[in-house]
Amino acid sequence: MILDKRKIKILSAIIEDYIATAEPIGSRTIAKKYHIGISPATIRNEMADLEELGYISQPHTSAGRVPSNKGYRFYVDFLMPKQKLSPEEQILIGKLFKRRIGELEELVEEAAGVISKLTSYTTIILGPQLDTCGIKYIQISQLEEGKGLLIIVTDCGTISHNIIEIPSSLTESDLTKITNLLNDKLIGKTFSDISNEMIDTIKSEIIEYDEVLNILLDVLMQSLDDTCEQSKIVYSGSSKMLEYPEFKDVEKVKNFLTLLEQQVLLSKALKTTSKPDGITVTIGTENPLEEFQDYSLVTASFALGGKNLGICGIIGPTRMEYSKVVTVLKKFTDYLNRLSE
Amino acid sequence: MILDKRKIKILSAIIEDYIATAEPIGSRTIAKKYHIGISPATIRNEMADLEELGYISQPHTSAGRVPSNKGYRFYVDFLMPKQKLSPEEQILIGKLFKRRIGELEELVEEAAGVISKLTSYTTIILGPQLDTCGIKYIQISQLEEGKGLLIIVTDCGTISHNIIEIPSSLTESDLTKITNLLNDKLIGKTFSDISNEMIDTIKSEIIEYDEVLNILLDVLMQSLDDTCEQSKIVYSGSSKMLEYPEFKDVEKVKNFLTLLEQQVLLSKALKTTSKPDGITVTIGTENPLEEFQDYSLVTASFALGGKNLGICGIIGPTRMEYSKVVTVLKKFTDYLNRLSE
DNA sequence: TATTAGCACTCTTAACTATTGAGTGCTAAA
DNA sequence: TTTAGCACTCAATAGTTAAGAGTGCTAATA
Repeated sequence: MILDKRKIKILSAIIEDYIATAEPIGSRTIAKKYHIGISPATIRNEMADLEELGYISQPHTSAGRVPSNKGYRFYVDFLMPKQKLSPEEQILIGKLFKRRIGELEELVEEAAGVISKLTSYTTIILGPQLDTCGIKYIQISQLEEGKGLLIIVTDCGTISHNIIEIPSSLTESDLTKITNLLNDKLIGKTFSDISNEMIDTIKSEIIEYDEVLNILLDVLMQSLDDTCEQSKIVYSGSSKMLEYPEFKDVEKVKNFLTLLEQQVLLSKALKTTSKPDGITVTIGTENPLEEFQDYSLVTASFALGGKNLGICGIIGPTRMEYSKVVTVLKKFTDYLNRLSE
Repeated sequence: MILDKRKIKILSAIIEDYIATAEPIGSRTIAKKYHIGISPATIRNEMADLEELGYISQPHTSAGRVPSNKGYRFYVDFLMPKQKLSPEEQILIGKLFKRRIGELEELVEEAAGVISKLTSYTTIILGPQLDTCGIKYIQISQLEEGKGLLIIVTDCGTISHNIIEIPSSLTESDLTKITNLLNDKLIGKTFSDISNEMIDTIKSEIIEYDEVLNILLDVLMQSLDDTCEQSKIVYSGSSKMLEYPEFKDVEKVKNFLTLLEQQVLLSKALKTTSKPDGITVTIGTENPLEEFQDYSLVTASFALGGKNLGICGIIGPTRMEYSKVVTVLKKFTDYLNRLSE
């Protein structure tokens, strides 16, 4: 059954009012506040229909109506009005990009702050999946006897440093040679490209060097593996959630904060709900991960020059200002995309 | 007036019971639970004295007594029993140090997790103040046209990387020369040692190079300044606080979380309350920073080979398990110190 | 036939009251 | 100096009531 115009108007009113006030909304209020030109009694009839169809529900008999997840979904898909950001808000986002293009990490951290500020929800940003990043620059330098520094810069803008053990018999020039060789062989490759065979090839090419190089290469491989696994999660505005009346209960707050502390889970949630480009909205029980079914999650994958740089997620109550959140995220990714032109 | 033995016994009982239960404790309970061999009536008299002296107070007329900040202070200074860590706990701390000595940052992050787990309070670790760190290694490499990578390794174990702009007229060998020159001049110096004059000296020594070098050096200086300011704050277990009954009120939780989000404030708190070596306990209003006066803060400065590596702080309600916290922190710094031998 | 006014009914919330019980301080006796 | 006894205070709990918001149904109306 398709909703007729009047039902849509009523549903829309219920959802927007509930998003704004967090209070169940009754027929009288709708009639008064949203001048649809029909009486509360008629609205009641329509609401009964909407409830039967699963778009809204009643917390208890004598309360007003509250949107269901299905209702929010309909709203997000069809009803949600486009919003405009205020000039100040635009500037705030713009500022993120108006500085020397440095490291991705800095941008991500600042971005999380700004987005959380603009939306008033908690923002989680998952850094790039390193295994899909190409290696742009690789270097080993000697720090001190037996200790070296391995630097890897990727085309995703990440820089990683690892301290590695270096057999002390190696000379500076050995290291330079290895560095050059690694650059030759590995630049342009992604982390996941780097297989054991590839390392074996490198090993065979430096057969002239002695056994210690093997050791070094093994250490390197290990280090690459380690690096690959750390895809950083940054979050900002964890206390934002407490502003909302649905979190007046400490138990709920605890659940939420505990959730935020589980990086693996967050990362999984962002990965499973996002899609490679564009913005997704996952409402309550739509989320396959049980832990998130009390929340809504809006994600945006952001990319630069086709490279996936990470995922930005905004988490809030299902009664979320979807319109606002989507607008902010869209603006943000737009800026990023424009950057790559 | 000095407290006599009996008063001390009673005060001790009140504090320990309150730390354990968070409930005001009455004369009857003390008599029953802590067998001091005197009747509740006598205890009441003593408690009236203790209250007059400011060591305890009553939430309301018909409630038991609760320790005051002065009471906690007395406890921490004179009464607190030494605790022993269980073998499991010892192992957990030990593990932190039983791996290849890598970067400080990793250690710090893991340490925060472990300490917060052992104490059940929120742990905040402030990384080393970079301006007091000596530069151990410095390097500029070309990443791509116009873009270079500045790496600085300090003797505190921190590694920082900054992307800097490099005048495109510079060749690889120019960079090598500069890197060598910088290493010559700057290694062993601390960040705060590096003055403008020093840079000028360097500049004069490379007068043979052209103007672009000046630009590069200026960029470098800027970058050094930037690096110097970021002393990282890591915290772990922010939801731990919610376990305590004093935080059953959402408003309190909000205050606490907001506090944790203010890095500058945290950093200030740790710096002002800690002392260069050893452990400090700052109870409630003893803290000069108003924002912290509802909490207690236990800090430990940790150092390696005389170098200050940072400050570890544990924040919790004034009703804190001081004994446990101090023991854990002591063990932790002990391990670090042993490491430097 | 669709809409609306009217009304009885439901259920939450807030306010008020009474009761309970923990704990105290004081007094007088041991 | 210590203790038993007792009146008193005050928070917390439970029970009761009243108010109010909102509904669904029925019957009247356009």
